[in-house]
Amino acid sequence: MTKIADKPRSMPQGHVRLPAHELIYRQLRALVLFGDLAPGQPVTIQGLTDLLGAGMTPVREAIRRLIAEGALEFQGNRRVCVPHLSADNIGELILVRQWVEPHLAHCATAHATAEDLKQLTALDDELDAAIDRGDLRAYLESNYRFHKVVYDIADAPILAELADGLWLRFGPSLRVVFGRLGTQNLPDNHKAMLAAMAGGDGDGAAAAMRKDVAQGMELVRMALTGGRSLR
Amino acid sequence: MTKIADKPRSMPQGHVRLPAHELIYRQLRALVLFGDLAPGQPVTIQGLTDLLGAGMTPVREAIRRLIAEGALEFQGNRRVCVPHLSADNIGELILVRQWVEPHLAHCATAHATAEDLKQLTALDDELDAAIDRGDLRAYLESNYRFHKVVYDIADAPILAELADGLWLRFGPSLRVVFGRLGTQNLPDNHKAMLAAMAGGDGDGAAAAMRKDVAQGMELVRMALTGGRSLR
DNA sequence: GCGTCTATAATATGATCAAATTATTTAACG
DNA sequence: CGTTAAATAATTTGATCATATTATAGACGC
Repeated sequence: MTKIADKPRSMPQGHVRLPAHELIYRQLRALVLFGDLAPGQPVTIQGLTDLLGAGMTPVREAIRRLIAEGALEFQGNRRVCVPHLSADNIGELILVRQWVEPHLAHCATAHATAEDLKQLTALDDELDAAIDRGDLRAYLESNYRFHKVVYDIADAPILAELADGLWLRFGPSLRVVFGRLGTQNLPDNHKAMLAAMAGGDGDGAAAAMRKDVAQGMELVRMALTGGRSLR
Repeated sequence: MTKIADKPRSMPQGHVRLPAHELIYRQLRALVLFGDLAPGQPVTIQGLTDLLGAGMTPVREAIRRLIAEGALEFQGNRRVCVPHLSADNIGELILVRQWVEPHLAHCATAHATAEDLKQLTALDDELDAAIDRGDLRAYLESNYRFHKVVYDIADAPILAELADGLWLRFGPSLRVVFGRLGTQNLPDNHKAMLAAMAGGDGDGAAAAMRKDVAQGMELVRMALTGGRSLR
């Protein structure tokens, strides 16, 4: 296992000093979100202290946080791992996302400024570029960031946190499933959504969002039920 | 500040030894959920180590977990407190609860055994008794446990965790708001719900649940918008 | 196979360091 | 001379680490 970072003895004066547990949390979160840790993979404290060059305390806190968010699973004994998704789990996630994401898209449409739309368009361009390059990792990141910005615009912090948290649950599977499909067949209803938002059509944006979510999640569901078991 | 527990030097042999951070988490969670910590009240690590007779590490982990669940708020600097609810927050909570709780009630109706209904009836009796006694704390606990059991029966772990997590956000305000009303005017649509569940009427149970949630949350909303500020 | 032993990893403590708030002093101004 | 404001000191509290303890998994012998 390779080291990602050395322990910084003296901080090289980044503008704001973020506490170590926060940094570790963000790194570990990204590892889960973009599928660098596969479902079922065990997560150990000491493994992460070596990998990220951090002390035990910050690593412990980051792991606890991610367990609370459902990104990691505490296995009764004292082992922690990235959870597998069951078919039932996927069904629940589809249900929640199909309710909450259109709602947020609707709110976002009401609040979006020209500046916001520009930012979303730029992110969607990045996403297209990633698809053309066949760069799965970049696709996953751009796609996530697009949705994240929509949440922020919607100005509904509790719903946004809820929607954001769900990504941690299906992120690991997304990587596995989409990896088998190639980047050409991935869902992208963002342009229809942007058009609706630009026209102030909240219902249209919500419908586009629902379609986007439904397509993506359905691919995961099919892979987990139809295909051979991932376990 | 009075001590709740002494540090147990040797465990008095409870059957299963739960780790300290888990015990601390549950105690602190209950303190938030039932309003023993008021909105705005600061939560310090060292205060809790004294109050609960625990070391710093377990307390830190418990606090992190509760922050991740939205029960506590990290205030930029490094202070932690019980969050205040804004009118917008309440609006979001009403929206989510009115969607998810009826859904869970519907699922629960499909899965409920005679045993389950017996347990729910017993909990509802406790709730009635608490109302008669004018015992607010017991009402809050019985009410929560009733809903919690419905979640468990529904057999939808992700939705259940979601619904359960929301309680932490409005729990502190519930205590404040209901404390002003007296126990006679509190919502209780559990009997209609139980009747529907017993008859296998999922839609009826969902409707009763929606009504129960709407009544309770509306009281909180009115108190927070209409009444003088709680701050 | 079953029980015991050992190695490994998690849990928990207290000490140490750093940051932030509060209290106190000092200085400036009306 | 009193009041206010700035600067500084003191205290509280959070962050991190090194280390000791404890529990679990896997290996070994029976």
